[in-house]
Amino acid sequence: MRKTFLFMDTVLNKVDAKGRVSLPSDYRAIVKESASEIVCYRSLTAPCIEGCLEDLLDKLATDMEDSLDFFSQTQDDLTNLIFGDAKRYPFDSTGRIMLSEKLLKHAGITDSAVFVGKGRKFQIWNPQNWEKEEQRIRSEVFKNRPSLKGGAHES
Amino acid sequence: MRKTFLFMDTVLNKVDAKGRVSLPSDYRAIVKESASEIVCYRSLTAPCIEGCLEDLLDKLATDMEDSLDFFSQTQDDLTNLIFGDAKRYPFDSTGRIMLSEKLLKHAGITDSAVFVGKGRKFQIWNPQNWEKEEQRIRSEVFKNRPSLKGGAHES
DNA sequence: TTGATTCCCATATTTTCCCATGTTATACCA
DNA sequence: TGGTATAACATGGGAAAATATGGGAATCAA
Repeated sequence: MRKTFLFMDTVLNKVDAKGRVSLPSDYRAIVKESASEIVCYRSLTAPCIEGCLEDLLDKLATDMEDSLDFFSQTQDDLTNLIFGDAKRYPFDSTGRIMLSEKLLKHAGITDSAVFVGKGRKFQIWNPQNWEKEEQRIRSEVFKNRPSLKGGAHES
Repeated sequence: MRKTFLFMDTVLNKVDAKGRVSLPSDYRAIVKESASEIVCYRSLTAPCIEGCLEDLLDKLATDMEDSLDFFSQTQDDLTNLIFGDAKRYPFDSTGRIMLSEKLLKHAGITDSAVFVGKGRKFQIWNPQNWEKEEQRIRSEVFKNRPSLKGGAHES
């Protein structure tokens, strides 16, 4: 088993007429360690698609069992939203996945898509929207510099 | 297993037409202990490239998962910024990495680059820029002597 | 049958790998 | 100590492999 499973980098790929996109090869290399498919769902907080290994959702399920009441309304809502929306997307021999209409619409993706690494997961954006979002984040982060231990991001 | 993993020294290397640079052999020796690739990203605070072992970012990912909520906006922003920018750079049999256009542009590097050790990380600078930066740092540190416990660094 | 999905092949481009060469550093020997 | 042999390293260029992407045939479902 691999030590690290970090989705990284930002990659722009085309979406063809059939709705197919190449999963960046770095991502594929990670996924292949344990599966031949990724799980995608509409982001709850942004106009983009979110993707991860099934393991992560499994961890989320466990965390929720531990932290929330079994009959909690919040847990009900969240699990409905995420697990109701999530779906496995296998990739073919050339490494492409076929995103559903629902996902593409939510992210406003038509003929090209940007994959953005997020560590244990990644996001898929409409290129223009991602450009704006990145600027927003950069200005946000510089305004209220959040402090983090480890500091790998700081110079 | 090796006792120390510190990136040290300052090394000037050429960047060829393909964007390839030799990783200083001392650095390679450190990396080879656990991997055959380094992770690089644009420094958030200076016009240079930063590099480290993937372990460091993995630790950061774990720290964030532990300290911040799964649905936290801050966590979202930070992971996008950090992991969206970072990327693995494997080195070939002769010890070279191929820096992306994005990184070279951010650091203003064209035909040569300076590797500067930073302990667990290192930086890659445009030679002229580094010269200025080093002077700035030296005068800065001399002006307001920072205090550090331990004192092993003082003479 | 229509539309969609999967599988397969073709191809351009990018990236990786490998070999060759000059240069520097280190080891060795007289 | 000086000089030479040897090894390690940096660097250049070309060949080989991997990747992204387009299109078509086969398969499946409504």
